[in-house]
Amino acid sequence: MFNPEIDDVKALRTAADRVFEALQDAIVLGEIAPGSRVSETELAERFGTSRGPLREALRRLESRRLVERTPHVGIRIAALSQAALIEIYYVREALEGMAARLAATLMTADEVAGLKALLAAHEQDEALKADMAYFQQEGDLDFHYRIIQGSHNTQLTQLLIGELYHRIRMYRYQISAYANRPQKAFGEHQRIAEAIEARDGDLAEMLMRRHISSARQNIEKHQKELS
Amino acid sequence: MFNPEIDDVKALRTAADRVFEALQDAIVLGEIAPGSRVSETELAERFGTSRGPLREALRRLESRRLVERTPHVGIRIAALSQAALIEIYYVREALEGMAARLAATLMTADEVAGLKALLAAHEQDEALKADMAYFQQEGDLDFHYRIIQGSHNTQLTQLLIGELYHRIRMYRYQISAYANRPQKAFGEHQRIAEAIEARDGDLAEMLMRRHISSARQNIEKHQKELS
DNA sequence: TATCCAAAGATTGTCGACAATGCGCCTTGA
DNA sequence: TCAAGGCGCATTGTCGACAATCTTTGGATA
Repeated sequence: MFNPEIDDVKALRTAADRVFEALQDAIVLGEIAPGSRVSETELAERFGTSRGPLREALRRLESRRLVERTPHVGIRIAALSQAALIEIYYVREALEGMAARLAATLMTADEVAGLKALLAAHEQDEALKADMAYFQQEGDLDFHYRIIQGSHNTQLTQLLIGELYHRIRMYRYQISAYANRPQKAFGEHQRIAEAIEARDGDLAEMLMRRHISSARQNIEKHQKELS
Repeated sequence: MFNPEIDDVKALRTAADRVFEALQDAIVLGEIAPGSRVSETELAERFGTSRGPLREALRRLESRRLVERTPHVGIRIAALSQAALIEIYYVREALEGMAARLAATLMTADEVAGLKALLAAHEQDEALKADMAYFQQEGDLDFHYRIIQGSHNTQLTQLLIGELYHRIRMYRYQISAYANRPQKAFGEHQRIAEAIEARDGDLAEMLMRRHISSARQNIEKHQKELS
């Protein structure tokens, strides 16, 4: 699987960048309890650096809404609000719908071929029902990444991959717990790919929006059941 | 250090926050030439602080794409790429379209009344054709702000107002120079407001997307003419 | 004359120390 | 006993100095 931001080795040059990546991962992967308050010295010691680089990392995480900071008081890891997750899905619906529309027009033939190959691989592996949830989640991400990058819109790509997806990943336990509908999602992926191959931007956008919208509704349904 | 002259402004608590706002304004308002390289010590002296707070501000501006940083080399103010402006308009079209859709459902009666009152004020002032461009630009922003906030979606609002609009503002000279079509835009605003008042989310989204799309096409047309 | 190497200069990266602020506890008085 | 105010502690905010890295300039050589 490919992640342009984390896989970027050159980003590990300075201590501030390293601690930024490491702390972001720690938050996103749940190694630090959401909503918990943490001190700068504690974090600095944990990541083997001083408070200077750490504070720079915190500022960046703050503008990504992964930590909340109140002056002279301290920082706390962003809380996982159910409402925020739903809100993010509306944003995703809008942005990825646009990405699909643009991808239908702008994707190169190679990129379209790669997209189809990815789906073919998924279809084959679908026989392995074991570990389906994990596979589905990774495959799902990969599929969406490709379409986003197929939009050839740098602003759009950076907003989605560089920002929103990090926030979403914090909820991965919640989502994977109750949002599994692999066969349905796979079928939707295929139809989206077909629309892109046919260079039908209107259809591609509509299908992508429905795809994300029904995922959101599925999450909302389960949120209601649990509350 | 104690500086009573600066301390009288209590709105922003820490020096890092102050320099963040000040530097962002300086960039957005064009006081610093886009694409130019600047040194940290130079900026620190300019804003009357040390390099510590300045660097934190730079990190935040970096994640907003207002400055570009290369490790061990320095920072440069984001360049004004024509392609980037067009890309941002596609993102706006998607996000503000969604905002209009949500606003049609979620805006309170008070908010709808405020929106109509704003347009009524615009219509009256429209008689003052003098200074039309500036008025239009400010009024346009106000209108869009209200709808975005009417979406009652925090993630969406912060993405648009807290991030994208700052990038757009860098281009204000370009935009105001050739994107003036006040009467047409005003009519589109009115139709969008009517759709929201009628609680027609589909229509509101479609009209908003057309509104932003035609603004983008207008810009593209002028960009082509100038090149 | 062009090219490559090296040293100097300048800029960024990092650190530890000190100052300022907020929070909690304890004392004190009614 | 409870509330209000003050004191001390912990944490964050800021700064200046030092180390690491890059760029540039000068000279030597092919």
